[in-house]
Amino acid sequence: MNLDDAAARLEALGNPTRLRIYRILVRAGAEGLSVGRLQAKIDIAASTLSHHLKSLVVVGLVTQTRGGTTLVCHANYDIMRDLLGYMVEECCAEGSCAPIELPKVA
Amino acid sequence: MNLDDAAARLEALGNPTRLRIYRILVRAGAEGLSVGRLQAKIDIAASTLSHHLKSLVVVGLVTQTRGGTTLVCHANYDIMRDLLGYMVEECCAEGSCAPIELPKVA
DNA sequence: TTTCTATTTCTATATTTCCGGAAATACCGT
DNA sequence: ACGGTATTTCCGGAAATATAGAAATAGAAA
Repeated sequence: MNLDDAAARLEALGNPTRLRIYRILVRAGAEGLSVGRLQAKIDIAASTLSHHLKSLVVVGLVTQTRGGTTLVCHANYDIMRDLLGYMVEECCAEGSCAPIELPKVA
Repeated sequence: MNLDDAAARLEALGNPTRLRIYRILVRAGAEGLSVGRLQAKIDIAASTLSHHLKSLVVVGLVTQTRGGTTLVCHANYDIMRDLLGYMVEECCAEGSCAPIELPKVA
């Protein structure tokens, strides 16, 4: 991941509403969550939610799959892992920033 | 760290210029880098750099210490570690997002 | 105090973001 | 095709951000 992509992804997560959305999607697990259910959880206008979701989709942090009439959103773990990897490698002094008790990738 | 603080810090890093600044400061190590030397490295107007630095200082990612007439900037590893910790704990599914080969805190 | 350098604040402008109502579109069941 | 639900696009206003020149401030040194 290059610096500009990393910055774009950090910017996408750097809004409380969007960070909340992403966090909810992570907790929703592999089956994801429809836009409608998401909206019910966070109580913002549908159009606003759509805008935020688009921001997350554009940078690859969220993917959407259509299931009939509903769009299901999923957190993209690969992108998040790469983003965290970038930050650790490029923006940390040797070991000084490693999160404590970090689970290893199996 | 709560969600709003995390979002504010991600937003601060979510700008290519600021991410570059932070990256340079990390690489500068413990002795840090003066605003002047920083400016020489990235070639933007002094006032613009000052604004970006302020954004990073406000959220705690950068600290400044005065050494005579020059202000020396330091990356704050503690805040970065906490931020990465937040992301791993709150925004990752168990293990799915752990960066590969992450160094442990001694 | 005067002067020099370093950095910030002031001021201004252009651009972008955030928000949500209204309208449009997409898809499904009948 | 029609009706209903889900979601997005369009639009615009308010607020925030990015950028930088000019002026102001802080500190050191003479």
